[in-house]
Amino acid sequence: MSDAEQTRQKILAVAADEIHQHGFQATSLSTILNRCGISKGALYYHFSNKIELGYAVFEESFVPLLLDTWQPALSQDDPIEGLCQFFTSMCNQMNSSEVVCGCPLNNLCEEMANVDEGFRLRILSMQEKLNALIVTALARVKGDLRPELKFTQVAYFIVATFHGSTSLSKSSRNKVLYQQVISELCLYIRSLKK
Amino acid sequence: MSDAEQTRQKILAVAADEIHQHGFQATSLSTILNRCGISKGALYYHFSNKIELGYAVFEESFVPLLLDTWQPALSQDDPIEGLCQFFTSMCNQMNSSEVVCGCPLNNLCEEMANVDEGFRLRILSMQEKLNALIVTALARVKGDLRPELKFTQVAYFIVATFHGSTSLSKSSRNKVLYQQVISELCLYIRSLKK
DNA sequence: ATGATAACCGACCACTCGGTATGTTACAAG
DNA sequence: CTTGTAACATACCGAGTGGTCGGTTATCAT
Repeated sequence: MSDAEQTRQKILAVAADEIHQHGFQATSLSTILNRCGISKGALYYHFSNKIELGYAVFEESFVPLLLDTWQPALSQDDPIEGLCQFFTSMCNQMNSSEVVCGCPLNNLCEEMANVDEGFRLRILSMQEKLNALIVTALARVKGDLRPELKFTQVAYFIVATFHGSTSLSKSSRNKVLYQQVISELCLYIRSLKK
Repeated sequence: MSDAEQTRQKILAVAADEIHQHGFQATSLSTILNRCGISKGALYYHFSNKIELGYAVFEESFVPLLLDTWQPALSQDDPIEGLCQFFTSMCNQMNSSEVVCGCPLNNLCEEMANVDEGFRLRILSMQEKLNALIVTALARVKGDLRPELKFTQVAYFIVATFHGSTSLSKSSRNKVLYQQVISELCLYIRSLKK
């Protein structure tokens, strides 16, 4: 990897972390510059402005991260159990600082969907992609599931509840509430089976 | 109502609207001043700083609004049907601009819970209050419900899913996704009955 | 050796923000 | 008639923001 590409990647990594922690609008370019140890010229050489940097972070950091996170759970032989274990283990692994940060996709959706059209479309696309992943996984074990289920609806329901649970834990600063919602979510997911 | 109190109420109303639309941090005092047709001196006569204004908006506008919104649904003879009708009718009533604004409680939680302790505690208190309302309603018809249910857990689950659904619709800019999640949520809620 | 270019530096700009300090006006009490 | 105070208005401040621009350095093809 060239020096320039290394710089670009470092900017992306630091920016992703800052955006995840403080949101896009509250993220200051000067903070990114300080953490990277570079100058403003360097940043504006690689990205034309703040929002283009934001788009790059979303596409090159958040999207792959989200896919890599959900994919394994959904690829298991039994995606129903895969999802339950995924949610439960995520809950167990989390420390308190991660609890408070939430899911980057949900965070950006709450903050930027009404503010910037470019963000909105990227977020929507990612939500649809995630939904399609879940629907595919459910369809794969269709025979084991209750026949009246609407997969798309169920998939959005699961994601909505998951994101809602992360929101809840932000105010309590611990994972107790998160744990309860996830526990109930697993009951619901398992009830999808015949 | 005195002139001074009228001024205060107008500031609160406009601030509540701005915060609901753009979030607390992105809300500019000068915008509030312009919309109210008052000067900065007037605002700082009634509120000591921006965050105290935010607290006042939360306590005097959002909390009563939320309670007035949820209370009727939960006070019905059958709170299960009350909740389902509440969610469904809210979905039908919403126009596209309301879809995009979401629930003030959830918005502030996502934005401010990690940022300011005063907001965090007020939000947490409201969430617990709302949860208690739902738990009480469920306990009232305990005999009709499945015996193994954990009411607190179920209540947090319902609120989490509701808030997650509002987040989803922010990116799609219509209520299709919201409708689907609510539809599935009603299926879940009705399944709580024996 | 030289010119070009990629990669970066850092001073500077216009602007907005929340907040403050001083000034003004209307009214009410003494 | 004076004085005091509630209820504002207005000018101003410092800090921080995203963004620009002229300059610098290292590398590399010719």
